[in-house]
Amino acid sequence: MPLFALVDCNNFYASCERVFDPRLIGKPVVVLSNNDGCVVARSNEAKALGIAMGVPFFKIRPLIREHRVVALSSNYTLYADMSRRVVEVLSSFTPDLEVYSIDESFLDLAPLNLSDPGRFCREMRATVLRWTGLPVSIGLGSSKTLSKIANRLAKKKAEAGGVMDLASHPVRTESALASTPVGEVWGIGPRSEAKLLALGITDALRLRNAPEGLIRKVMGNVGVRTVLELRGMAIHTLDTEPAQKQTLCRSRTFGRATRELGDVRDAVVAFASRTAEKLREDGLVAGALATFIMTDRFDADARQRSASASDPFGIPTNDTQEIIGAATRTLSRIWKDGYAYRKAGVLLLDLVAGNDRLRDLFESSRKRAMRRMAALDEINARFGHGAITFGLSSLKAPWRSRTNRLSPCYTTEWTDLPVVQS
DNA sequence: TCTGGGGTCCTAGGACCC
DNA sequence: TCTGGGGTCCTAGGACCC
Repeated sequence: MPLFALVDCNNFYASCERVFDPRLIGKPVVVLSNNDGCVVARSNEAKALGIAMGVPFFKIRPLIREHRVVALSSNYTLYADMSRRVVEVLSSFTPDLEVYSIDESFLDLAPLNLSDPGRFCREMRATVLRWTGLPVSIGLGSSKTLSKIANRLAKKKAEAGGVMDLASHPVRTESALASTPVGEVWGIGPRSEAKLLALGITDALRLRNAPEGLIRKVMGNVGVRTVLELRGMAIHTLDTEPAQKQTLCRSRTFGRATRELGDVRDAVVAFASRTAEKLREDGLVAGALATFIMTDRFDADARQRSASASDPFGIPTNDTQEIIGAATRTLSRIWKDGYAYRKAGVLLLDLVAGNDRLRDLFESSRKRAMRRMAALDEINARFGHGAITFGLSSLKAPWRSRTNRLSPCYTTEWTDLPVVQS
């Protein structure tokens, strides 16, 4: 029987910022999404002010000023590197580890045969804090869903000291489930929550005890799996090998809307080019590409339109030129004048490992293209991202995101390295 | 003035086949 | 008055996750 530990970094993005700028410690901090649009992370002090997850930044500006909340643009380069460090520390404790998201990992501790899993977790927690500067919380349970609930309580209850063990503690588990609102259960989103509330199933304990047939009727098999997990059955297993990606997407909401095909084409070319780079980085080739454009769904006065089209590649590819070609081709098929477009994106589909792809008559010209792409990637790696690009991407283009509050890339750029003053 | 981005899995329904 | 049943594959959309 597996023993899941869910290790989750507390307020991850805000904590990363604090590691390199200790002046932020003790202060309310929020981290913002693309375009500095909404709040995607909050320090405890910011949560205490009632700032909700996902709230549009402009709506809380008065609050920000009044309480001197520090607002930062998100610095994904920094967060990704810090995430890698946390995983490295955790891997030194056990190889049975699944990286679930940028700030969460599931571990299976059962193979370690620990006499005191709680103590082991407290030690892991202290080590991550010492070696990375990041505070984490750890929940223990016999299923992933239960370890999620344990983790939530580890964060909420100060006396837990960052670790909550629900495995083989039936009484503690009952009261934990009773105090967990049903909408907080992993896998229960807003839609299912509404249906369950209508049935009087308000908390995780009631969900656990609900008849399977009823749950199947309102939520299908997905819901039944959640119920079984709450009962302690490990339906979801540990997935140590990250599954191969099936799609790869680059999209952005523009800094402001545009009616010009030229603007949107520039953006789509840039997205296509970035998807191609990412594809090569991951050692993949794509079998098809889709491009989508849409107007501003929040602008009630604007005429709305959203369109997409896809094209297969004859032979799966990761060649930037080919991918840009397909993206501009599909864009011209879906383009219609007279709309103010606010968002666009490029999706690569049917991904397969690069060396699995079919060979064809044009293999040698393909090899030249591959060498060209390898050179391109190397130059960009050496001289900075964007040193060589396809097409002209003006820095002032309207589709560029606004990120006015970006912190330095402390750990990945020599020029941003923190300096210790003596 | 201002509302994110990148994914996965599941299901229902249509097209098609014998 | 009457119009099968069962299977597969594909796609779009729903729901959810962080």
